Amino acid sequence: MSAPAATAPAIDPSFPSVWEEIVWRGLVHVSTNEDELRELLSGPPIVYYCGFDPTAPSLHLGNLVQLLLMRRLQLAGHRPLGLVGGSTGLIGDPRPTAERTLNDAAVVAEWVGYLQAQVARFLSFEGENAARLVNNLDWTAPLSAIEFLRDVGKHFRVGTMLKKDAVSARLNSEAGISYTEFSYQILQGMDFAQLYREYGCILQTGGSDQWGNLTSGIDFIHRTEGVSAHAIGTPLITNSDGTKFGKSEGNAVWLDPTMTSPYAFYQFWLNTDDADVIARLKVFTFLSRAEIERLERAVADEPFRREAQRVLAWEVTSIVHGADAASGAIAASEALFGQGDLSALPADVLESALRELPHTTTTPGSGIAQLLVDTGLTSSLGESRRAIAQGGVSVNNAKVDDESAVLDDAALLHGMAVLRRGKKSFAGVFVE
RNA sequence: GGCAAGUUACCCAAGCGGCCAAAGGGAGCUGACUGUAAAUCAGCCGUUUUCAACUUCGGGGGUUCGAAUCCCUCACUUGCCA
Repeated sequence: MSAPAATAPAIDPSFPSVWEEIVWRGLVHVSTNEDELRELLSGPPIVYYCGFDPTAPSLHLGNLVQLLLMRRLQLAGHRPLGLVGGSTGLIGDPRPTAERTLNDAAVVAEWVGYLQAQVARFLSFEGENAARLVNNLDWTAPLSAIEFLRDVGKHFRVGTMLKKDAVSARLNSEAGISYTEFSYQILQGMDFAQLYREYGCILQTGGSDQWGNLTSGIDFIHRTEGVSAHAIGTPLITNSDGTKFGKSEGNAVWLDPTMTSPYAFYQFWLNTDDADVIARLKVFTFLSRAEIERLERAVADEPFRREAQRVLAWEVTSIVHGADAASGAIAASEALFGQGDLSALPADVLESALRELPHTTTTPGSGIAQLLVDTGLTSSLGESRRAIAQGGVSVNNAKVDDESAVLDDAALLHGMAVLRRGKKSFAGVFVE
């Protein structure tokens, strides 16, 4: 099977406006007045923004929802401001469960650079509605504590602030909340107001868990500028079986290819549950309504073909990592999961497939148990032994049944070995 | 600042001097069944040189033949009072 043609990002012309499209895609969970938003989005270009805090060296799948929403609005003619929170990242958005650990300022600054590069990949910086990257550290760093309290703090009522979901959840939990995190919503409110003053920004998008922070900016703008700004909160993406979306083998799925390989990324999407795949296509691809409805019928009629999953995996992987990387991921997947035996694969095909996987280089006669640890398939020798004892490990598709087995030359294919744990976890071993 | 309660493995949570590497649930892993799906059933789930040893129950110190369990101290969290 060859890679399908990549779909160029576009809005679906069958909708009256981009508002109807994003509603159909299930991207609007909460928002300010719907009629006003519809009118705003179908009118002349407006300026909108979405913020990303540097709490890690890379964005993840939750952020991808926002990035694609930004892109959809830009394709509809509006002008995006991509904000990376150089200052808010130093404070930390309150999570409902527990206080965050503060990150070192130098580390946050480094992450800001990584995130800006990632955000930039999803937006166009050309034309009438060219995107712009902004950093809230630019306007918060020069602010003195006195200015902050007099000019900003005076507009925020503690009663209102206490009612925000994240804050009240924390107040009602045994974790409590620090003054630092309590103040977060003020910073985000300031951002929106600042972007309104500087760029005329009147719409902010974000996850629905950010709703309190979004409205905080709307209130602030209303009090200081007398203008009604808008916000759209996207739904939290959940799996129908109740597990957390965006986790693969317990780890977050990152957009950075060095943190989550394109192969692992592709596999993540390919493994989407039937019950979720259509909703994912709507949110994470630019496919038209007609095409998605066709795939919906395909899932109903021929679920075993998993066409919707294949299309989804291809589309999202190409959007995030490019068509070449996506093709590579497909090739590797087909080599590893294909029907034919591995020994039939040409050396170069096998090698490029293994390069997509976690891999290690070793010398002849290494213990299988140790190789499992080296490639990350297991986290300890004990776990390796257990996996082997349970019949879950194979080398080049030959089951390993001895816990102390070593990698012998006879088992190698062109000096390489495909280490497999369970049904879906693979790693490459190169023997020199 | 005072008083009280609490801090247990990825998460929640039992344990309250030896029977504790630590109940139970969730998550995770493997096997069977499958469609690289879901559901279900079974097993695993601190480390290691695995009939045994070693390191863990917020940090440090102490009592004891023996501590997650008792005492002291420090840190943090929560509640009430100021």
